[in-house]
Amino acid sequence: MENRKKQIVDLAIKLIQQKGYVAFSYDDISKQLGVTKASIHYHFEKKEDLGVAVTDRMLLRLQESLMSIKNSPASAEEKLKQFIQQQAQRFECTEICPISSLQTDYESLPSIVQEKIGEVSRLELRVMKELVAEAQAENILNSSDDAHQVAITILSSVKGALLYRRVLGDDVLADVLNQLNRFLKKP
Amino acid sequence: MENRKKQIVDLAIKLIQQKGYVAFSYDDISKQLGVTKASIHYHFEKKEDLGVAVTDRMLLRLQESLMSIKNSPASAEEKLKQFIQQQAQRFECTEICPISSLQTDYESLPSIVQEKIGEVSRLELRVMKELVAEAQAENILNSSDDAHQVAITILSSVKGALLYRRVLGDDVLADVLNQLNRFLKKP
DNA sequence: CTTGACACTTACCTATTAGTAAGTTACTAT
DNA sequence: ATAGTAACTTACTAATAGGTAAGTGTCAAG
Repeated sequence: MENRKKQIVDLAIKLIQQKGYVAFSYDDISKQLGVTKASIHYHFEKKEDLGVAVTDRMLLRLQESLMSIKNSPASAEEKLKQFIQQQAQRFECTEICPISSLQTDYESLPSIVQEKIGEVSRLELRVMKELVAEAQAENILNSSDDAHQVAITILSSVKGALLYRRVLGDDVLADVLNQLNRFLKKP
Repeated sequence: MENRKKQIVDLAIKLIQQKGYVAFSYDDISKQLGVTKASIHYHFEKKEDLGVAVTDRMLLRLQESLMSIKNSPASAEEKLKQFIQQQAQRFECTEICPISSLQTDYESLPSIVQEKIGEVSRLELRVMKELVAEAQAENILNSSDDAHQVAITILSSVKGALLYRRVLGDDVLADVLNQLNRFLKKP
């Protein structure tokens, strides 16, 4: 059952979004799946192995949404909006971005997972940068801005907004997305 | 020795910035201070108590920097810059904002600490909002923007930048601060 | 000189954590 | 029928976590 492995990884990602890498345990996973802890260890011998599987899955997800957006016939503006929404709006109010969660726990991560989350972050930034550059080419965004700087600012503000939302409530994300739009629209 | 209590709280904040609330332990603190674990428990019986002391200290720090900025003779623009730099630039590259760290660990926090970190976040936002409003009044920032939305966007992007900096390196923060400046300057 | 408080240490307890070894069940290919 | 493999369970270990009780040294006030 290759399905079980996917089940475990998906649940691990959800738990990481809720509690972080350090705080989630094999016990959490086994109880929610209705099996024993040892059975999780059968699929992922060490927590580190599960960590690598988690980051690999995050890489895959990113590549998938990159593909689906590249093949989309929408305008550059729509693509950008779509990607941001895809990253942010699929999470519940108590959840944050799994990338942010692993960045926060960075110092406690096994070094292999540290490297992997670096990869994920760089890919995410590269995708965002491409979308920004495309929007600039279509004259939707100001071309005098540096695409790299705009990209990392968009990512930072959305991820930060998810953190504040957890504590200050649901409007935070809407407010930040709204203001970001205003910033980007200005000539 | 009331000094020892302050020592413990300050170290706890540093550890929270590095590893988060869940991952830091009484053992970490006692070893770094060269005393036993039980001695830390003497000053703060439960981890929850230390957590409350930590958030209280964060509130105090915020209020202090609020005072020092309010009494500053600088322009609204300078004040805003000063406050942002004060929040971000005093941290080392491996550290993130302690508020962000506690927001990330929110679900694992004792409920009293949850409430406290809500207080801290709201105060932080209020301060930022005041600074933005002041800058708008002095026509440094666009008055057609909503002060609240601008404030939460600034905070979110700076906090998010600190997360990415940890993984992507030192430029990230500079890039985001730079781009934020460009966004805010536009007419 | 003694009392009492403060700031500890020693020595423990319990719960939880990641992780392992050995056995069990069920399905599958020969 | 049997051998083998995949997916488990039972039962354990060692380390670490938060937390506690009882005792120790030091110092200052009476």
